[in-house]
Amino acid sequence: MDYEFLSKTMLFSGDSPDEIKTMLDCLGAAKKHYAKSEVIYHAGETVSSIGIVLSGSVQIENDDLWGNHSVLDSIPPGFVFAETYASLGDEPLMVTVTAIEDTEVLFLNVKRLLKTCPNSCSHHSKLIRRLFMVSAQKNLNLSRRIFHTTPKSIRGRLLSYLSFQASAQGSLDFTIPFNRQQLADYLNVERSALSGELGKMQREGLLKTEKNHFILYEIR
Amino acid sequence: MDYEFLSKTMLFSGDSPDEIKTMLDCLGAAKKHYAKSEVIYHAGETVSSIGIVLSGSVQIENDDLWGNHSVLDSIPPGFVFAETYASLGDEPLMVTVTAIEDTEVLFLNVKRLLKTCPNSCSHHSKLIRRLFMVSAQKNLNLSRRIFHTTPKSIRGRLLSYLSFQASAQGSLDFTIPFNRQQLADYLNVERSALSGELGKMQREGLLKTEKNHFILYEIR
DNA sequence: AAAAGTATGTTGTTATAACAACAAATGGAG
DNA sequence: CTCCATTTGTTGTTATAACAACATACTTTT
Repeated sequence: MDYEFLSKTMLFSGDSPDEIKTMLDCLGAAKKHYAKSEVIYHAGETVSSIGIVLSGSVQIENDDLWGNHSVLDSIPPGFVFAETYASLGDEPLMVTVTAIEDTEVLFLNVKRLLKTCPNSCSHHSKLIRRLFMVSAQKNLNLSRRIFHTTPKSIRGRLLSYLSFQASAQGSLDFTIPFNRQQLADYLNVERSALSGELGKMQREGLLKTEKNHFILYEIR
Repeated sequence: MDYEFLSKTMLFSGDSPDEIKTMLDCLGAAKKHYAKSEVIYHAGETVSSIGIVLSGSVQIENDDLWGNHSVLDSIPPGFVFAETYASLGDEPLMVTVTAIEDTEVLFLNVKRLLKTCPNSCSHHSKLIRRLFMVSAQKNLNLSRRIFHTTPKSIRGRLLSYLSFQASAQGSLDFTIPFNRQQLADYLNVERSALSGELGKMQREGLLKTEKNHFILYEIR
């Protein structure tokens, strides 16, 4: 088992192989392999295990009634998915989880962590605390996305997102973790319209951008 | 102190006055009163305490660069706010928290709950577990909102939201917790445009609505 | 019961983004 | 280096939602 790797993840950060082994046993850990494009969790089902991506990566997707396909999130190695649904237990998934390449996932049955377990091993509360921090962080990310998609115009969304990035990275000169298509998806607008607006803003001298690198000139 | 009331909240559900007293002491609980329209937390500041609304109620708001005012959430008595920011600790608030009427808030310093406290009282892990459930539930609510605002058309958003409500309430005949303005805000569209679309959908025989009561006739 | 306030629906106009289709640039792979 | 695939930018057209302004309920107050 990859104790080395796990000790560097959010959930087992800094723990010894022995500790991790104990916790994994306690959580009924099971490793599973998925081929590219294979579905890990289907929308509509209920789940009781969280997943940790060991290798490869995984996408959280939604296909709506009209066949539109949209990507809500992408989970790299070391990160956790489905923790909300697994913890609440009875909520059907609104999304589908798919391996976007050959992927190994470690499943942890989180149920017994959340029941008031009388003989709760000393690691229980540590794990819950970390799981909570993961949840809080995801919360913040969701709030931010709502925030940046609240303005009605593309320009408004761009300014909201870009000025946040500038502030978060402490400089008006920064790079973003998205290409144009991904940024458009994140801001919930059309890619070509986004390109157009960025071009216009450059002509107006508000900013300069090339690929995922931005320089802001004016913020009000 | 309102042990009676607190024992009915998510965070202290079913706990005895004695237990609650212990926990409140441990969390440095402090009650504070706010007048109508008074600001509780300002956007930009960092906070270390979560709030529980004891009476009255509180709104999570955002005022953007252009003076648009929008309400992101409304917290009734017994419910918790700012748990994400207080737990992460160093994140500046993106929102402002305001009392919308005369309101009493109980603040709990959540920091010591999250540090690996050596002599952690037996209640610690219970509290964290509940706080985690609160967080998971908020997560789900945020995800749902993103979900319902992802379709580009007003009709798409309405169908997404309404069919979810129908499914959640187990009937095509249901009521929603919003008036028109609030629904428009939630779906991030104009109120009058929303009204218009609802009218059109009724004429097309897709649904019937009066105030916050809906009957769906067709779902595909 | 009148008055004032709030919520909802209606219409026409205007702004804006989606869409489609293509051109140009970029980046790997052989 | 050339070829193919991907990404990005451009343009014109069309659909759609925002906006403004008003009419019609429906509530609440006095």
